[in-house]
Amino acid sequence: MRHVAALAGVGIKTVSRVINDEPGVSDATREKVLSASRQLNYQLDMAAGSLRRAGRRTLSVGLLLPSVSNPFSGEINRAIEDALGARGIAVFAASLDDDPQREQDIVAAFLGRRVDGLILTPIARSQAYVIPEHSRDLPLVFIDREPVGVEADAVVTDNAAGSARAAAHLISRGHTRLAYLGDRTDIQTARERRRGFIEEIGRQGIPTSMIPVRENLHDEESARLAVLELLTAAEPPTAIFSSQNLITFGAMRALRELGLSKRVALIGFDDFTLADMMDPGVTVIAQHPERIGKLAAERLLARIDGDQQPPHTYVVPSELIQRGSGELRPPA
Amino acid sequence: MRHVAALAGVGIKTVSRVINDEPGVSDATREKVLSASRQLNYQLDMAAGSLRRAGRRTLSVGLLLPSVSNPFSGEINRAIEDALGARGIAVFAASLDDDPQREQDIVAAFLGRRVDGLILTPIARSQAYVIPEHSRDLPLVFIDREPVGVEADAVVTDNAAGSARAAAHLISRGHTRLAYLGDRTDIQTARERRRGFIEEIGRQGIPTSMIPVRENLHDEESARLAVLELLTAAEPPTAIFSSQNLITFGAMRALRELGLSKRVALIGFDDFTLADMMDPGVTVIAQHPERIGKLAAERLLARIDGDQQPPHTYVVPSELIQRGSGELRPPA
DNA sequence: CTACGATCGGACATCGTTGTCAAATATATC
DNA sequence: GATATATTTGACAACGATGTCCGATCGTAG
Repeated sequence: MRHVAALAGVGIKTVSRVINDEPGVSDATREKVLSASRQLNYQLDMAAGSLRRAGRRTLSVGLLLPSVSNPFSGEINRAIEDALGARGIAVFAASLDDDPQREQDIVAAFLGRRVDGLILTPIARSQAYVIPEHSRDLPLVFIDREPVGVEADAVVTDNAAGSARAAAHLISRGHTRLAYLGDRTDIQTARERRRGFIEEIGRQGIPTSMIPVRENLHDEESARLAVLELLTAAEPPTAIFSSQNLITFGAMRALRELGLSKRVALIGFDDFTLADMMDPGVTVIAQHPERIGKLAAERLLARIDGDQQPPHTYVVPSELIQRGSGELRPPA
Repeated sequence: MRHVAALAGVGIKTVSRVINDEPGVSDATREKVLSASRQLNYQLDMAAGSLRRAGRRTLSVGLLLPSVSNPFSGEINRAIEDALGARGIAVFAASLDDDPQREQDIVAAFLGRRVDGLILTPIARSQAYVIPEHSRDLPLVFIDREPVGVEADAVVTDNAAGSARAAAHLISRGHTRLAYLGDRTDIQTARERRRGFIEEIGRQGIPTSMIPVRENLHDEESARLAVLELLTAAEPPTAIFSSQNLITFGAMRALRELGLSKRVALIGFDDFTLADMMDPGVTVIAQHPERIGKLAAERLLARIDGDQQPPHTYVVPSELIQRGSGELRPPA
């Protein structure tokens, strides 16, 4: 900047004024400065600026996702980028990979870079470690799951209600022998999905003690094995609800191996590409990652802009998409 | 930092020494400082540090992808994050969305944040705009496509060779009436894929002038319509090569509509989830995004560490994965 | 007890920018 | 032409850290 000032023959503060579009600069001077700046290929150093600027805004935020390679996370990432990019805010994205320690490490790395806010998918048992920062007014929004140990905004899917809708849908097609396939029980959303599913079955007057619940499935293979076992036992279920994508895939494989794809009903939580190209198409409870991301970004911006409302959890409704597998009826 | 120094009763430089693990501090002093730092919940400000530090490293890099929500980009993103995260480097990820103007804008935003390097998927007609920075020693690695107008490292898939392999594979199964479905011709990789495919057909002694080439397909629907048209015309092709994921999906839909999924061979460029669950499974030329990302990150780190070799383009080989659709033979 | 090297600690300038404030210049008013 | 006022402009300190360099302290040998 001093070089630009020297070349233009003005003071550095004047350069600063031109670059930042502050008023009080004559057109002639402005032109001189801009020309010098172009000539030197000058680039403002935002970091140095935010050091001095009121509020110390760095125009960057940290985003912590299960994994940037996960399509669901990718959609969220994209929606957040779009909403924040419009304000000139850049996003540090990081993956936590089911590792609670990484969660804290990455948050520390973000804080060291003086981000203006954080959007986090919590996984550690407690997020109390951010209390000091949050009470120093660091904007904070959680997505997918609510935080534990700290009060902050959160944007989540209606996990229990969505799963209840799946149960009701299957029951309305005449099923009474339902099975539940769940993710690791230390994940809050997994517990919510089970609760919603089971409670709805109870509400509909079906004894829930008979419902097979297979949990702690975290990949395709374990889900496939669980379904093979369920379906080859006595009194096999006529309908299956799988609470997560990989589990749905495992279930689909097992059904295909047994030649039961068109006889055993299946509803998966989470939509996926080509679900409609399967045979039959796979009925799902679809989440809306783009809405979750957009809402989270909007809440974060509001907080950055000084919104002082008490923290609130925003629920984004899921949606039942019928494609065939969830509409199969039980054998007569 | 001054607060920590005050609380610990030492000078601020001593605090800096402790935080940065520099030698020349007694254990007693170190302990005092650490304790004060914990008490105040102190966090080093990296931006301020890099202002003064030799080399001005900010420990952050910019990553520009077609879209963070695209699974292929997601894999690359993840591999890069892993490789750079190990060195404490954070990643700004942004999507360019087929918009050449965005490419420049986002690069400018990255530069303003004084990133230590850039990994870019080029899309604009020329990347000459980064020449000033690059010649000032800004490390730069391109992925997926080679840059135009600037000499820098690049990491790409063997697009032509992979497509040639697809052609050879189909011909070895007895096909002579092949069709090519391509993306927008202003995309370098799309042109490469066409070239590889067509040239291999010529090498195998089949007249290439008869090969229907349908290009500038950029979404599922346009690809579906193109395939419907191809297959209902006189002398329809017996094998189709689609040069990109969405186009492959469109082709699959068209084949299914016409009931030809098991009669017309199909090979797609790019692997995708559940390809093996289709009926028949979809044979693909798979790219290796995780290898591309890892290699790009390694090259960037080498450049950051001062590697001065002349720029080089690294080619990551693709792989033919047989799943059935590409092994169908032409009707006798 | 002094001299000396090794160790430890702090004062100060500096990085690139912006906020403050006052000086310089231009313009308007009488 | 003199004064008042508005507009431009720049000098300087400060943001939070680190590099440089010098001074203080300590232990030990002579």
